[in-house]
This record gives sequence, C-alpha cells and structure tokens, in this order.
Amino acid sequence: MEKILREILLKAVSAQHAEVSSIEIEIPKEENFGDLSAPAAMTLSKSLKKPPRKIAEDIVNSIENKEIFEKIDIAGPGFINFTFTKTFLCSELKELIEKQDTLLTEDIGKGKRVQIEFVSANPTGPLHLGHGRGAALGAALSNLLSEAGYEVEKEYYINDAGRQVKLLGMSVFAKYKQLHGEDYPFPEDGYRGEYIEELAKEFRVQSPEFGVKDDNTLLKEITDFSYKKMLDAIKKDLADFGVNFDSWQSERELYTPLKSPPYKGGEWGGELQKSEVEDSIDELKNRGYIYEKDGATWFRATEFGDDKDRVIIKREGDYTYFAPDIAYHRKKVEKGFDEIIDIWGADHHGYIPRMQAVIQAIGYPKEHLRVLLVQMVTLLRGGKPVQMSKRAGEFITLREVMDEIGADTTKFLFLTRRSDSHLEVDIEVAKAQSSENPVYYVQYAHARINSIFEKARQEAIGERQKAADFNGELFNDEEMRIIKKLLIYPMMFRNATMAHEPHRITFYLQEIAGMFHPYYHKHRVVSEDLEITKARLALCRAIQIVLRHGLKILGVKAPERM
RNA sequence: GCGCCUGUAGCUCAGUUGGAUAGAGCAACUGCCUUCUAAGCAGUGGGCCAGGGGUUCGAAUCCCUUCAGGCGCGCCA
Repeated sequence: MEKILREILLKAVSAQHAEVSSIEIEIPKEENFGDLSAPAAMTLSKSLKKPPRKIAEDIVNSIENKEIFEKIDIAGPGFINFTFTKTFLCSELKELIEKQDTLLTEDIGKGKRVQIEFVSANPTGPLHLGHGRGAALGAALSNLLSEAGYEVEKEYYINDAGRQVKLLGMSVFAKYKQLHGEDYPFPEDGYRGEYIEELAKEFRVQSPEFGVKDDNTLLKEITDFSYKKMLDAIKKDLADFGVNFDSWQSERELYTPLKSPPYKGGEWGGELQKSEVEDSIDELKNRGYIYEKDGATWFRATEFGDDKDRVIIKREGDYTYFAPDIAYHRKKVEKGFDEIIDIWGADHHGYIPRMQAVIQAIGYPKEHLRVLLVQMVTLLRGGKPVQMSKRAGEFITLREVMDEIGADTTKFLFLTRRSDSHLEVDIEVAKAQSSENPVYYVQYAHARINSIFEKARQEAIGERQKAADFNGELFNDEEMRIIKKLLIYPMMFRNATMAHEPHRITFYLQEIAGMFHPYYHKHRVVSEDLEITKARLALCRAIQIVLRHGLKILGVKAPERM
C-alpha cells in the first residue's frame, strides 16, 4: 500500500516541477490523521518558495487516480494525510494472502553480495552470552538481507594463530603435566575454566604414552588438539542455537605461503612464496602507506582519519595482531563483495577507524566496511545480577542459558533491543510461560491462529473455502485496524533492512500479537455466520503469514501448537 | 587528557532516520476460564525526553556546552 502511494505521489510532485528523488511517507501517530501521511509539501516549501499548505493543495490537485482514497486531507503545517477506502485495503489484503512473502518483502539488494562476519570467538573456551547475542544478530541480519534480495555469505573468522591459542595450549599442557603428577607451573594468564582439565584428560585418553615426546612437540600437539576441540564445541553450540555459517576462515591460513601471489600488482612472483599477510603488506607498501620507524614497520592510518599510525611489524620482527586483520580484510574485499559487515563486541569500537583506513588504503570507500557493535548482556536471576568473573574462569555460557530457557527464547530476547544498547536478560522472566515473556506472547498468537484453523477444518469450513475468498465489507473497525497494521509490514521491513536493524521486526511482531490477542478474545472467528467466518479466517491467515515471516527472519520457530 | 557510545515513565526499553498532543512491556491495584488454547483478556495511574544554549516552518532526534555513566586510547590479543 505504501508502494502504490509512493508512485502516485512521485507523479503528483513532479507535476509541481520539483526535483525529488524519493518521497517520504510515514505512519501518522493518530488514527484520525489518516492511514499514511506525507510531509513532502513542507520539505519542498523552501525550494518552491511557496507556503507548504499551498504546495500541498497543488499536489493533491494533481493526483490522478483518487479512487483508492476515502479522503485526502491537508492538515497541520502542511501534512498530506491519506485515508484509503475499505475496498482498496481489502484488495491489498487479498493480495497479501495470495502472494504472501513476495508482497511482504522488497528487492532492495538487487543481487548485491554482502558478507557478514560474526561471532568469531577465539577457540579458547566456550561461547558466552555476548557471543550469543552477536550470533543472533548476525543470523537475523543475514536472513533479513537475503529476504531483501541480497546475496549473503556468513563467515566465522577463526583466531587459531595468536597468543590466545598458545595460552590455551600452555594451560592444557600444564594441566596435563599435573595429571601425571608433575609439579608443573600453570601459566600466569592461563585459562582457568574447568574445561581445561577436561581437555587435558581427553588428550591423555587419546595419547596415553607419557614422557616419550619432548615438551615442544607435546605442547604443539596439545595446542592443536585443544583449539580444535574447542572449535568443535563452538560449532556444536552454534548449531544447537540454530546459527550456521557458510565459510570458516582460518587465521593460520593467512600466514601460510601461497604458490602464487594473490596480489596482481605485486613485484614478486616466480620462485618466491609469500603468505597473504606478507602480500597484503606488500600491497600497502606499493601504494605508499607503509614506512619504517624506530625499527618497526608502520601503517599510515592517519592518512585516512585514524588517530595515529599503527605498527604492523614490531621491532623484534613479530607481527602485531593488526597484520593478519589487514590480510583478512583485504581478502574479504578481493572476494568481490559489494559490502562487508563485521559484527564486533562494543569494546572493540576503537578499531573501526584503523580497519576502515585499511579499506581506504586499498582503494575502497570506508563505507565498504560496515561495523555493527554488540553491547554486553547482563544476566539476571529474579532481578539480581548473576555474578561472573572471567579471571576465575567462571562465566555464563551460551550453552547454559540455552539449556535453561531454550534457543528460541534466547534468540528472541537478544533481538528485543538495538544491538548497541545494553541488554538485561532475566532468566526467571524468560522461563515464565506468561505474558511477561514476549517470546511466548508472539508464538502463542501463531499457535492460536493455527488452532482456529483446526476448528474451521472440523467444521468443514476450511476445505470449502479458498483463503482469499471473502467479503471485505464485513470487517469491523477493529479488523480494519489490524489489516492496516499488516499492510505496513513491507514498510517496516524496508526500514529494518536499510538500517540493518532486525530488532524492528521483533517490536513489530509484538505489536501485531498485541492486536491479535485482544481481538481473539472479543470476537469468535468460527461462528454460525459463514460469510463472517470466511472473512475472519482470511484475516487470521494474513496475520499468520506475517508472523511466520517475521519469526523466520529472527530465526525463531512459529509453533503450530503450544 | 583525547575519542566513541549512552542518558526517554518506578524498572527494562522503543521512538518510522527532522514531523502533528511522547509510546510499549514489566512492576502496582481490580476483575474475567462451560466457548477457536487463561502461554490469554479488560480497566486504572505514571514524563522538565539529564541541564542549558543554538540551527528552522518543526528537535527526544542535528550543532555547541555542562553534568552523569560505560568503553576505548600499546611495538597486548
């Protein structure tokens, strides 16, 4: 319905000789302001040098097909308020039922390729709640974008090369030694969770011989064994959470020498073999953004608005963590995506400028990389915060919460807030099977509608009726209000897509459920009156279609019964 | 000290990207199960949008400033 209005308005506005690329359409706050509203006259007032109300009149006068409108008002400082006819709204409802998802979505992406990298937790321990929130967001966003016509790749970056993995290995190594009765010192900043001992025990089962290999070989074996085990555990957590990836990029791989140079502009080639890390530094060097100072190698990040230049190779010759990140992001760019999205913990926000500097240094606008930040999750139990201390190795894992309140509930709750705002999750509330719990509230609406259909089938109405075969004139005001809300879904979908904000869907679903439940309570759908029954069944069908679509994007099940 | 984020009802948070008289859920008090599911519904209260200034037809939203909180500012990862 918005789309049609947009076209009509665009025509009418261009008849005023005004230059407009897009027309703003909004939902008025008050019902008696109409169904949709356009502030165009006010925006145009300056360039047309005419008072807004006059412009509004002119626009209204040049609208050609007025038959779909009940009325068009000019109100306030110059709003044009549109009220649609019941007939038109009902034909839109019919179309929604017939075309379903194609009417709900819009091809915004037009096949553009987007990569979303998310979670990417170090394989040094189980996923915690923050990772879970990132996972829920990443998955929902990728569903949203693919529904909007983007081609999406979901990637997980495995930090399997850095200090953290070494530390994991050393921790398990020490535990392993201790298991064999050696008084071996535990590393200072080692990982202290219970899983460290588990890993040591598992390793002992796998390779029972002790004291045969030298410590270095053993440490290397234990390290590889441990991080792979942890990665498996992470993969299982994610799978059980209902989040899957298309691609797993290993950091180690970026360090391994390649047969031929991936960077076409490079000087080297032939016998010489370089890794992607080396090669990406070469590229930056050739482009003139690398220099030596104090014995270290620097990236000229200030060239692109970062606070300071960044060291890539330390004086001792080691790479900083930033070096593989450069290689990694260059690799993303070279894969040819039209947009790259990274989802990071909010504590990493300081790295955005330097990463975007890299993007610009290799010749792309900084908007090519979009970073979404995910804030902390605070876990409450009956209103009291659940204490966690990472130092002692105690933290709430995604697994624990998922086991207690279920994956669907967890995901939904993670998506009830803007991602960059703090989130509080109360376990007790999440477990409650009542209106306190927004997840069930929405799912219940879906299940309830389903049982109405069940009833209709028993009464043999379902079989005799095509879903879109109903008389819309029979709808009462309350039903019309719901229908308008349903027809706004595409607008909400569009806005959520543009803003990359899946939580808007969560809010919308709560609103539509909040309209259905009271309606259900007041009016019987399946009744003696066959014509009214048919109309109401159609309305229920439409609500269900919308609920199902929204829940699908959130990655939450739409249960048939509860 | 510098930078980023946040500040909206008692609590948790939305606010259609600058629109009309500021919204929801929870918590609190009161009712409703012979009916298509009570995991539900009906009713009642609650605001200096942190403070101040500015930009304009119009500001919770943009700019400046003050205050409060969080995070980040390494040749750590």
